[in-house]
Amino acid sequence: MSRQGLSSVSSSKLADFVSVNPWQIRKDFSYFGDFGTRGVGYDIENLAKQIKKILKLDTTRKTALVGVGNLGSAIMAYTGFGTYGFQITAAFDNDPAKIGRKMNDVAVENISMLDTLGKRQVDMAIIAVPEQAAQDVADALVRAGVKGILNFSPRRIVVPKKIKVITIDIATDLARLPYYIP
Amino acid sequence: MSRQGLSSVSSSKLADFVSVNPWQIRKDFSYFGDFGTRGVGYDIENLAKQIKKILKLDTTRKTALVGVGNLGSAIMAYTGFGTYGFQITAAFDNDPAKIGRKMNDVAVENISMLDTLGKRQVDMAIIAVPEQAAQDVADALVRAGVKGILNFSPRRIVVPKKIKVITIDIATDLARLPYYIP
DNA sequence: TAGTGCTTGTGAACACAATCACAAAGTCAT
DNA sequence: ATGACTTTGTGATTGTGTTCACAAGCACTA
Repeated sequence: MSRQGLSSVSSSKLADFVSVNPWQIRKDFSYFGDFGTRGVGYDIENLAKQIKKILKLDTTRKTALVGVGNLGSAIMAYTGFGTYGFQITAAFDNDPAKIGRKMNDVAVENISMLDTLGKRQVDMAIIAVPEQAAQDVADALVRAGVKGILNFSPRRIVVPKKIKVITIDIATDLARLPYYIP
Repeated sequence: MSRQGLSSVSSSKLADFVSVNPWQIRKDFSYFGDFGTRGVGYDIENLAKQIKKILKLDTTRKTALVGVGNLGSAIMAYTGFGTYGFQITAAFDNDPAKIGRKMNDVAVENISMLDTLGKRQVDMAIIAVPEQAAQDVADALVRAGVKGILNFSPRRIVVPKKIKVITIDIATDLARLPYYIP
């Protein structure tokens, strides 16, 4: 909306957009403060800023990618991270053929260099390695001081409670579809 | 658990496994029937069967993959679909260089062949094409009679209400992490 | 067969979230 | 300045899901 040059938006417009009721939008916002102006609506620029602040998306964060296979390459090529202030500043693989290659201005490093992430202020990582390697990579990431992991392998990875892991398993997501199909 | 040779499991074991309370497990199951045996637990084989039935995962379903780039190739190579009875029986791309190539015993077809999916009893599809093409592909899939779509592009795709779409946007998922990081 | 130890299934109680209805506060035209 | 019109913010209400506590039921032993 901001890009479209709009400056303010009502709760009912937002509600339509995400398919909920207007009062749900207002109630939810009100738990965090008074973002809107009566009679006018919500200032789009400010609303986005406030929400980013609440979700802690108001600072840029350096992210590492582990595994530069098909999936990793797709992630590397993905352009949507900037919106949330993410920068992929490091990429790792264990395949000598890939190490040294540059993707999107990031040189692929040997996976043994994972330890250096802590010093490089990288606190998030994306795991895109084969299932068997996922746990080892996760362990290394934790040792390196990474605080959040996005795990694309279908393996349940075990980490200390302090570390947040979000797992995306394509099959599990796909498995949600049949329920809605007659 | 079944593969490990176990035959029955208690609600508290299941609860630990998914990090909830035992009574939550029992209550939830009880809404769908009496699956367990008092003093014993739940028969693993039967429980799995019942849950698959509830979630309509008890029949094999043919699925099409559209877009055989990096992401599509990663999906094609993924082995976890069998668990839920999914079979990727068709793959499409618009790149002549890829058409005809075989991946996992599936020949990549020209994207213009999407219309034929209806006759081939394919009722689910995975969209792994660049953002700009996502809506067009979705439209074609709907015309072909596909009932459920797993959308990997960050574009909100618009389809008739009857069609179920699940969108996986890597950036959105990654954006959930910072909230948990101090 | 009676007793002991588990584990399920569920009504009742409780906590939480969604919905409603409306006062408060702004805009705009006259 | 006033009145008509919008739109937010929120107490009150309603609805829904979670938690509890315990009776019911099964396995196993003696």
